Amino acid sequence: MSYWLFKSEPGCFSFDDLKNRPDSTEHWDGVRNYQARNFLRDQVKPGDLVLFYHSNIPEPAVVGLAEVVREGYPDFTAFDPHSEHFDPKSSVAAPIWYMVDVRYVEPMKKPVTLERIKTNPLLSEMPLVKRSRLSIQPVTPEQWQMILAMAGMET
DNA sequence: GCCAACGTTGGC
DNA sequence: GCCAACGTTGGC
Repeated sequence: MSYWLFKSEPGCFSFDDLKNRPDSTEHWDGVRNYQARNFLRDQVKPGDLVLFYHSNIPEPAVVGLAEVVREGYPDFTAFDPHSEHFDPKSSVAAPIWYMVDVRYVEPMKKPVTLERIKTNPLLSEMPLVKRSRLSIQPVTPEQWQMILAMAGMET
């Protein structure tokens, strides 16, 4: 079982949006970066746990927990000319982009802001801190425990 | 809204 | 295959 951090702009898709989906489950589609794609296609598995991170807002933060419920499969929004994520180079026969399905678990008792993450020496190796724009990131068990502790959620 | 980081594209 | 131009992300 692995840990991940998934980024989303809340104006586009928020943690509450996930909660309000049927079965609180949603496709994590629209990822168009090869490194993130590789994680989704090859490493993200059902049962894995996810830190849901809100980006591109005044106070970016980890706001909740989600669980992976379906492993990587072709992102069908890439096949749809009407989708804003349409990619003519991807096809059903040779898909380029992948998505997983995730389910709402619970909100953080206390959101863990980027500011707090950046000032914690034990989290300095997180891709988030190294200013990577990667939207799907691995999280180590140690980092996971620290983030949950900072959220007031002892494991 | 600005801009640095960085990934992608395309001419050569 | 190099690298400049360009586009996107995302913190501030």
